Amino acid sequence: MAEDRLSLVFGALADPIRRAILIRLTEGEATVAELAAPFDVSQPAISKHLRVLEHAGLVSRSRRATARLSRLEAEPLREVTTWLARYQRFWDESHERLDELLAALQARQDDDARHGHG
Amino acid sequence: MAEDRLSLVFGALADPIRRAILIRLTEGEATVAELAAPFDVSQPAISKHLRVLEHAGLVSRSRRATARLSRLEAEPLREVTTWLARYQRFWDESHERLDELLAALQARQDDDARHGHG
DNA sequence: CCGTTCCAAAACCAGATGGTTATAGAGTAG
DNA sequence: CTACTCTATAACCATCTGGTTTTGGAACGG
Repeated sequence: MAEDRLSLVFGALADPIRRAILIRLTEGEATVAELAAPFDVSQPAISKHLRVLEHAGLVSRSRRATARLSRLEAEPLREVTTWLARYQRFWDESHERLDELLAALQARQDDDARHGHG
Repeated sequence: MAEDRLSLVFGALADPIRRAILIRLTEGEATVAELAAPFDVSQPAISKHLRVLEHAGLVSRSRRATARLSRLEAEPLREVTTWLARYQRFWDESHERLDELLAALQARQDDDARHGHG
């Protein structure tokens, strides 16, 4: 344990069921039973996933009668996006590299064409 | 196994050492020894981390003499950012909620002040 | 050819993770 | 109170993960 927040958030997002839960929660609060319905896993399994999401700060919880409502908390996702922003120039650069490559290939084809036909 | 790409990428990012390796690679290609230097772990541990990063598509590898060079591949990070973009409106909304809360508190304080002072 | 350098693979281990079933608890309805 | 509903907890299990040490292999330098 003693894990940093970023690791907790990335770890929470590394599971397809947990990501699907987050997507469902963008439509509004939901009970455990509602969140469990789409998946072929037991209720305790969903409860565990919710605990992971809550621990990462991605979900907050409240009660309504006997049910527990989960609510999306998107703030950690903003932090993650901020962390990712530093790499933006690198995928921009890889696009530039790709553009260069395509330009080079095009130039070579043009060159081949000239030598071949002329 | 049989894991989807997004899970692989998030999983790869869920480890502080791997994130630090990615940050180091933004400065340019590096050997395994160079990547291992800042950390108090063995060389095979770093090799394993690199395999995880490579498997997630975040790193590509080449040779130079006996050394293996790792290079940052940021494309998967763009995909992750795209996935995260859908939540942007939710952290925007939570800011709105916070603003509303602060406004409500302010209004109540003003109200209390009026009643309290006359 | 031979040693050295740099790294990967193998074998192993402790602890985390994701799942299960069975049980307990909190709240509501009657 | 009782019974019922919804969910959490407990106990257990298999597998994954991140680490280790040891061994093996590929490519240069002499």
